[in-house]
Amino acid sequence: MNAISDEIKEDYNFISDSLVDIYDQIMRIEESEIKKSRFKDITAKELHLVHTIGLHDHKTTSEVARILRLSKGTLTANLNNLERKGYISRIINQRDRRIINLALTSKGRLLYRAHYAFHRKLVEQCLKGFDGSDIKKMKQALMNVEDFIGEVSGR
Amino acid sequence: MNAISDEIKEDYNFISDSLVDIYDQIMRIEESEIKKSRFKDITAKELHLVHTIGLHDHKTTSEVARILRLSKGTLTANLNNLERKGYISRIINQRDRRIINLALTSKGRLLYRAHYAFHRKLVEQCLKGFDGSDIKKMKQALMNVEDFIGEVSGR
DNA sequence: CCATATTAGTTTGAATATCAAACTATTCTG
DNA sequence: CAGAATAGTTTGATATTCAAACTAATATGG
Repeated sequence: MNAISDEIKEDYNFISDSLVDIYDQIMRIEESEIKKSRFKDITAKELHLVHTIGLHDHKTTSEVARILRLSKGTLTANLNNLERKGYISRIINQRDRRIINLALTSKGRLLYRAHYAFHRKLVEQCLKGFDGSDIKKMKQALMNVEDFIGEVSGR
Repeated sequence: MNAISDEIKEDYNFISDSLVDIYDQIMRIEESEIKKSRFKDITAKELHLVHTIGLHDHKTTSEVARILRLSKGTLTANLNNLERKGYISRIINQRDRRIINLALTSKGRLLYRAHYAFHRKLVEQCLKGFDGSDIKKMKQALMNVEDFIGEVSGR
């Protein structure tokens, strides 16, 4: 156990401990930022759902439920709220009228873009002063995590 | 708008999009991994609480509630469950008998260590092939995020 | 000292979120 | 075309959360 490996070990612990709490804090900040804007009636969970529908435009209810790992019943309840508040719309698929495709309304798209901009600001702050090769490393780290997730969850 | 800044922009978008979903997946995996072990009666939220109590040994109920941003009532309910399942114990502070200090039981410590090991495995996988200076960069990125969180939430 | 204020944690009651299973409407299939 | 399969909703039960009322213990200051 030499000095270098001890230092790396310590770095690993620092990174591990940091990661645990950061996400919770980000969720909380996202919600509180959004509540300062014109979108005061949106919770962090609803924001997450709006983000997912914006990212995966016109997907079906079942597909979105699978992506978010929510039961269909739970998603129906959430969609009712977001539809009532004017952020999403249900579009009956005319080829197969059992299917409902989900889309953002223009209000929903405004929220989506505001949220996306916040995320971008966070990433920019995070990578402040990093050069191209540093950024490549960050991408690599994220891809490694995705691989790990894929392996553990059996793909 | 030259080629390099376009590429960086794309990298930023990649990183931003990746981050959104990774945490949810990690939470889910943590819960499913823990359910494969001897700790089948633990949810992701309870795991988070055990982690916090393990990290901040013998803190008071109010302090833990503040750390996790839970109301005291909610924390009481969660503590009841974890105490019943044998993961934590409430220790009445003899200097001030209003105060309850929270600690892990030996079963709780086993769970804490298993969970911590999983996190370490994740970080190791994430930083696979990285050298000392790369790891420093990762630490810097995390500290930048923490700064950003601090600024936005007004410290 | 003691009456009052303060503090730590619990209980309570209401609101919300979630799930699985039953159900409805529609489409597919043999 | 009858029955199976599929997409989404409804329903009933359970769990989570919060704020406010409450209990017990300690601090304060007259």
